[in-house]
Amino acid sequence: MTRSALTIEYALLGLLYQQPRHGYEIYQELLAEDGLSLVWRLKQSHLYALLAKLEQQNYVTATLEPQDSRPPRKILQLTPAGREAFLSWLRTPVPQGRQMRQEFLAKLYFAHRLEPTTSATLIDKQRDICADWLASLQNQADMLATERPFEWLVYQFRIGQIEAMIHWLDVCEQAPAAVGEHAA
Amino acid sequence: MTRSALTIEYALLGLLYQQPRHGYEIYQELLAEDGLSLVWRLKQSHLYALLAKLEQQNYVTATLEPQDSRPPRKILQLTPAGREAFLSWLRTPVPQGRQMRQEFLAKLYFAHRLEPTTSATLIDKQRDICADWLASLQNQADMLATERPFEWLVYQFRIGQIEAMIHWLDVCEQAPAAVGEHAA
DNA sequence: GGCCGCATGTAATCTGTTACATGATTCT
DNA sequence: AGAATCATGTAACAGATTACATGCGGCC
Repeated sequence: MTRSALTIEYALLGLLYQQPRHGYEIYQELLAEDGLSLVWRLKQSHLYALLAKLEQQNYVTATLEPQDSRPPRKILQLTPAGREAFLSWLRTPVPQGRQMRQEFLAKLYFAHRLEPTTSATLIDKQRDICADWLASLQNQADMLATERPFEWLVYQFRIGQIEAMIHWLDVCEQAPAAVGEHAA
Repeated sequence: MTRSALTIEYALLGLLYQQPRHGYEIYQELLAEDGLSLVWRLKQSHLYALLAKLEQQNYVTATLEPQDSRPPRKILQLTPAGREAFLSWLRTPVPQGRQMRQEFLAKLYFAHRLEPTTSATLIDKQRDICADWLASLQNQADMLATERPFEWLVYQFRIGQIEAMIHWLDVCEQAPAAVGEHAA
């Protein structure tokens, strides 16, 4: 469950949220322009493995759609449980800074496309949390300023990263409408 | 070999660079104040597993030091190969931004303690590389400004992170002597 | 008597990741 | 003839992580 994997799964749920799709279609979607390909890259076989797992967990159900002279498409559809899991994931800010790089970006992607009205809420929540991190880090950094120079540097690093995130969140909010525009 | 692990191994080599130690001693060192505990946390059993691996790879050799009424200490010592691997790791800047968070911090930790004269070089090299990332990212962001708003946001995020890193590297250089002070 | 410190590992689990497999159709 | 697209997976590897195991001595 090395964080990255769990999140990819939510992203897959997100792609199924709008409409049922089959695996190959999802694969295309992941490679699409202005899509998630900048955030994650998945091998095809890995994708199918993940989808199978989601089926096992009862987040999706499958129905076969036969085709002539091609393997039948396995149309995947979110279950109520899957829907709920996805929405609750989508509305929850990430609890750790390192999860901004991929996980929050993914949430933002879907928030703009699927729930544009609440995307500002997500950003606000996340900014509050970032502000908490920042305060806590600054606090800890101050406490050990000179006696523990290495740890101080570590905190300075994190502080800088968080500050940049907060600044970036502001940019996100100022350019809100644009981001979702090219979606269905 | 999910990045994080490989790096921990180099950090272990670093702890053996100054002096031979046994596993339990390394474990203590990892928990020490102003040490690497802020960067990584290792379970004891995991540590022993990693040390065994380093032995297999011929980066360390072991000699048993008997004790009365205690398990014998297994004193670990760097081989020439281990020394070289560590030093070359130490002097090489990290090739990806996400490796700054743990890996570069670790390099800096050892650079200040073991090779203080070259730590400024490491910082400079890393800053150059960061500058390259930045230029490349800015370039790519400009190319897709309005047509691909999500990808643009992703780039903006990364740009902000890199800028903060560069700024932090400046701080590192300005507070140079202090960081190594409390080491042996 | 019970807990902590010392000092070591092994053995199993868990899970991410990928190499490989299949096979028909259409385009060049 | 050969490559690419469509469409699916399985089976196995690799390697991170940890639960568990051991056992003595000293302290409260």
